[in-house]
Amino acid sequence: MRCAPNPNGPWHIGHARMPAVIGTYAEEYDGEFIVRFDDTDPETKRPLLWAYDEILDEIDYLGFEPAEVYRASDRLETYYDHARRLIEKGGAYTCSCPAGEFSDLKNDAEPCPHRDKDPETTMAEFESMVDGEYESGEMVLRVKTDIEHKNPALRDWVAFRIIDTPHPREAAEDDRCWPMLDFQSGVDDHLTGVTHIIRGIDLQDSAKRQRFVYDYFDWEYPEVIHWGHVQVDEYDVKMSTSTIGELIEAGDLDGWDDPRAPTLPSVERRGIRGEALVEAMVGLGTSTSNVDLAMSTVYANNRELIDDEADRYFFVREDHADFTLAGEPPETASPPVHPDHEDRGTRDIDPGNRVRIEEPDVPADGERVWLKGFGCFRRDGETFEYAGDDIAAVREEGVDVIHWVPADSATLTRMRTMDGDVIGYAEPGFREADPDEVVQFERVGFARVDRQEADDETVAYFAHE
RNA sequence: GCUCGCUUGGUGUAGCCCGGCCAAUCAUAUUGGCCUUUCGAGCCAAUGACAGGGGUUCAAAUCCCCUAGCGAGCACCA
Repeated sequence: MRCAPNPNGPWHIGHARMPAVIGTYAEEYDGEFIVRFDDTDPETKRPLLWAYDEILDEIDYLGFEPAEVYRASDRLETYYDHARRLIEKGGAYTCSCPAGEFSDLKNDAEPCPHRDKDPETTMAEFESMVDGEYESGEMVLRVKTDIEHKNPALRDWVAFRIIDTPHPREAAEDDRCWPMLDFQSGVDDHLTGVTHIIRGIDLQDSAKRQRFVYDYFDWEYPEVIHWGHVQVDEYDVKMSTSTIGELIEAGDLDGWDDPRAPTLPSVERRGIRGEALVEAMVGLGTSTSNVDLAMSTVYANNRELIDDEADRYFFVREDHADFTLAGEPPETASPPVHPDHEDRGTRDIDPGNRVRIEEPDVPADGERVWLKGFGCFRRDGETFEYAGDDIAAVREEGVDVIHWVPADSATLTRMRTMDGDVIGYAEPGFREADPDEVVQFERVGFARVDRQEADDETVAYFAHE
């Protein structure tokens, strides 16, 4: 099976579906995962040089290793050869009709005057196309199908056209005669041994078109299924490479991996495992109707993958209140690193003499609250009076357990989320957390440590609750 | 307009090809309970769907027809 991306930008979440499904199926049925860059339009779908490797990185992030990687722009000679063979069989003709005129004829099921050209003339004109002797739009090579076919989309479609804009890849920058997707992809699928094709409903007619070529060559067409579009909920930004690119250009997004962008680099940066995405994508199946991917499904998958290893930390978000400690609380608090793994020990926090908690957690005056891993406190105005360490207060008397940080030694932390940045304070030990580590801020959610800034700020990317 | 296709709970999915075992599977979600020094994890329970209408049949989510809604193609884009 193959994944045939156009390398015109990094991938959005929807792009993960193809590698996820064919990768999973290839593993399951001992098949092969091929990547083929269908980069045959240097103009309107202009490839970006850096996107080739970017896409391969994203496939790697998803957990797959392609058996082969092809670039259509390396294979022009192959396409030309097949075009020549097709011409010899009388299956194609060069046509110099202006596009609009041909379209009118086609819609009336009328052949154009070039259709009955002899193969020799076509061959000569095609060689001129390859040699760059025509300008863009002057000449195309059409596959001779059935000009009266009831579906106008299938009538004598274009196989090769001239594009004056040089291809961005150096290896192909001198080429001007480019195959259309249906020709290139059809030839490649057969030549590279693809047995099963999955593609979008927008390419519903491709198989029907390509079958004409397959019939000329007496090839057997692969199994093909079409699936609908995927939409992803929870994002404000439209899942489209060009839209995201424009927002980045306009400065509304920081880059392709901005947490607000529905892209693969973004979810990766948030600490979401490729595997979580793959499972969710495979779960969508391959139906022809459009589907909505609920991010909650991805999050549920991810939570299962990371919960066990994510160390716990306290993180107090921006609306906060400070309380001076009174009474005689313990000198250090020792909440566990992970509640389900005692062997990982505790993190020892020196509370100092003031603690900071989130505004919604502030108890009414005179009421108690349990600072997790520390002890029970009764609020008296602006102070917290130590009220012992008898857990019965929580278990039997309904005192709330909340997270907190020492007000004086907490470390400034910026948490980047899908809804914008959240500034807050993490417990001091978070300053030592290693970039790329996935942690859980207790009662807040999971996040990936992104970097430790020199100005004492730690940056984390929020994953999900 | 012409051509092709789709429609199972909030979301996704199984079942549809080969009608009965489907008062419809599983996951996610939501809600409630238990447990827990997290609103995480775990456990339990509840909620909730065959687009509508005809027909065939002893029997239809499954077959046929119609209607509605949605989508795609009709490019010298992929």
